[in-house]
Amino acid sequence: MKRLHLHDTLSRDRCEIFPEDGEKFRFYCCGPTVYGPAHIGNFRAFLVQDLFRRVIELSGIKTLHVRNITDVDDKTIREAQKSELSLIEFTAGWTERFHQDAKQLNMLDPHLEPSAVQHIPEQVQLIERLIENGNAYPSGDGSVYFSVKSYSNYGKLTRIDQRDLMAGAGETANDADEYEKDNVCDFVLWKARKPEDGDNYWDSPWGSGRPGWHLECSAMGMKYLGETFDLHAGGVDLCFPHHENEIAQSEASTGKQFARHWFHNEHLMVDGSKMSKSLGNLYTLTDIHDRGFSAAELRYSLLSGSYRTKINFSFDRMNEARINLKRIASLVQNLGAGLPSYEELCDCGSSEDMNLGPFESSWEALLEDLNAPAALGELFVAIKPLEKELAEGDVPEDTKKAALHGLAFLVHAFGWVLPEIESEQLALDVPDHVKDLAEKRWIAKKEKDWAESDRLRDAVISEGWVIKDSKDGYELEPS
RNA sequence: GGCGAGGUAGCAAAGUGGUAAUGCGCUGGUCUGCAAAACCGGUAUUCGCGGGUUCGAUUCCCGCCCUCGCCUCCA
Repeated sequence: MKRLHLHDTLSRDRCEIFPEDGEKFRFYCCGPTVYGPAHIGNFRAFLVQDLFRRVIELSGIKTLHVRNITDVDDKTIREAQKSELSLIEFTAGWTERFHQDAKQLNMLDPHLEPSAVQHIPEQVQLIERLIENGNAYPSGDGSVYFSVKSYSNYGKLTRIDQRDLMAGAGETANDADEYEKDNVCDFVLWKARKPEDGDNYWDSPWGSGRPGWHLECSAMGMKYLGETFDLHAGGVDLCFPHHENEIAQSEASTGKQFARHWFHNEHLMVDGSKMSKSLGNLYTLTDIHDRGFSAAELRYSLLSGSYRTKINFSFDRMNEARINLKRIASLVQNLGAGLPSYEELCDCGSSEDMNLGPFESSWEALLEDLNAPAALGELFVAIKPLEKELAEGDVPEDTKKAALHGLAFLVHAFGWVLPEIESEQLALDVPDHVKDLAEKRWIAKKEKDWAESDRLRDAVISEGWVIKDSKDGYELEPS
């Protein structure tokens, strides 16, 4: 059984992916900050992680997937207070929305979804440990900082030298609320309570306050996955400082390696630049629906580029996704029987004789650093002769079944939700006046009244329907 | 300034030291009264620019130009 190889941000090398404990592949993904609807760039990250998990599981490896909910930070507190809801109520609402979106996008649920506010004690303990080890210090105002100079490996993920860091930080490091730091690149572990935090504070040995942002992932990752686990994922922007700081906190406290591998996805661009509220190029799933596209089409589109390359979101790209999904769906339909389920495939993925037939090379492309464009290329190469045979008729059932089995691995790896290719059922939804026009047109055609026939066909088209003729009848489809 | 990604057909996008996958689009054909659908075929003598190494480079090396990201919250 071939295994997935993945580019590891830490080693900058392609690594074989397998569970260190031989049983479950344990990985942590930085989850959403729940202060509003996630945008499609956020979803690119979660979809790439979903693809990653599916490929591992389809190759027969069990996983333990943890993805956190960030429900306490500057933004959640600020927005909760604006909304006049408690922080808990406010973040619960957006967490729910996130779950709905994730479901529409056919994302597998993580096995555990811990939230920061539910893990204050764990975070406090971690700080205590860091202070004991001499890696953290309380400041005069009741905050606690991590001392970067106390940890000699600082910067190993992004290869940032402390000197460069300080030089680069020179212009921006004098924020009024950061004056308590010993060193400009030290970062906060515990933030002392401020008036603007309202009721959102917790007790600690250093006084009231709340945990710093980087801390939650360290505390929860180690709690649920162990002090060392297999992989940690997130968007490229998180490499620095978030992941760098996580590594520092975690490894300084345990003396052990934190995550064995780091997996980062590139950003989604819109109109050639990063999505942001200020540029007004930010789309949510609702916006996508409003433009007439489905979550399934978005999923196809966002996963059609390689995860380490920036991709530019466009509605042309969405159209392409729609067309390709239809093509795959109609192939599946023409192959007769339904697709085997994801669970069935995960079971057979562990067996040595996992055979994908013509789809083998497509699958292998995925195993090489999740090379989605190559996998799609190979997929269409495999599909074409099948389409031809099916168009010509007479394909043996065995061939169909084998093709369906192989294709299913790709469909489930990408998590595609295929559109229904309906004929009879759909006909029921055709408005009566359209049916009427189509029927009259069919009669005119039979009588070889081409002018009238064409006129009626145009009328049907202008109603938003397409007529597909066959030898002894016709079908209507929405255009 | 530091670190990093990338420049391949109209668009999107793989890839390799030996002469360019694939998808969309466009285009020709089969079918059709004509279309649509479906299927068949065509669509980069060339891979940002200039040098170098080599029998041979898009792929390796050097220089240059351009785009984008991170270095502050960020998927």
